[in-house]
Amino acid sequence: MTQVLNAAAVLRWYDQYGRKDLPWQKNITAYRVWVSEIMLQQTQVSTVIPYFTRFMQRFPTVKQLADAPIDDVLHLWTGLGYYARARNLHKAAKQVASDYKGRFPKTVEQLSALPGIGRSTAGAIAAIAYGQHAAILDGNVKRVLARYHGVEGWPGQTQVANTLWQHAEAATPTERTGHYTQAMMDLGATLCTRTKPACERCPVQMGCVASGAGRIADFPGKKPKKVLPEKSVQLLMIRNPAGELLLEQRPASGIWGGLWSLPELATGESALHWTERQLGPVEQHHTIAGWRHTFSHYHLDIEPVVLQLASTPSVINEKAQRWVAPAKPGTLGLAAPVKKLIDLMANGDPLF
DNA sequence: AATTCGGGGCT
DNA sequence: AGCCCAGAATT
Repeated sequence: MTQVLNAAAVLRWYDQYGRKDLPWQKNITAYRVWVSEIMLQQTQVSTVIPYFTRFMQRFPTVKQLADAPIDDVLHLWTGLGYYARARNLHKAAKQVASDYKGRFPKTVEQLSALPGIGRSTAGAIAAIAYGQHAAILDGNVKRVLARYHGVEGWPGQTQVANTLWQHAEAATPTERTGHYTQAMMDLGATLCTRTKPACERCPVQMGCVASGAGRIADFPGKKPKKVLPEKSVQLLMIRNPAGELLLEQRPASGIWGGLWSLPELATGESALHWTERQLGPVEQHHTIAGWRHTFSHYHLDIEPVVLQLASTPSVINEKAQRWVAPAKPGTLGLAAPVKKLIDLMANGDPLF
């Protein structure tokens, strides 16, 4: 480590140009910092803001979050993705309520022990909420440090990440650590951007290896690209005579974990035969135009099928299934494509 | 050490 | 269409 990034210069830049009015930067508490950091994992600021605002209105304190049904939490998470974050958030809130009397733990070690809080998020909470000397390494800091120090390689590789962590810890000041932490994230988000960074406005351009070498675009190293597998599925929109739609709760682990979804059927199987076998006679059915939904690790071709039952089945598994009115599905967590289909149906879309 | 978790914004 | 984002948990 030949040179250490100048934290004082970063702080001066932050004082003059940094954002200080984001929702979670006001009325700073460990709870608010925590919720914001979880929502901001792999998610951009502009996407998070409305979710954070709604979440804080519904769950102003960690205790109210701990006491809420998980479906309420997932409902407010609908569309945000990575739903394990919401389940871990709820689980951690219960632990804080029971193990710490509703007061957030103070050490990085205790924070890291809570579900959903890793090394970087624990550092962010400790630094921003408590002013402790703790480092973070999120996507922004990775990009700034990889460029500044000319760290080759993709940060997803353990060895590259370890090098970046060393730089992060070496650069973190003991004074104003919270401001420094927010400053580095802001620097990466607004100035040291992935494409077309504004190096001429950067407070640490002088020492930046990538800038000096004219190799900004080479850092951080890119993730090796893989061809995403393609999968396909039928989503069954099964209506009873009352116009209600059958939803099923997905298992807690795996894709869309814990969310309510439409019954699924493998492509190629007969939706009509399957539904009549499970639920009774179908009056009419038709397929509607589907689309491709892409996850981080595969493509999913969605084929919606609408089926109208002649009568409401006498029994369903009420723990894992329920009938909902499309116009008011209630406080449930729904995957984005499922919410889209339900909304279309509720709005009387001509496809139905 | 690599894979699994979403969805949207930007180019 | 491709890339990646205020990462952590699991395998």
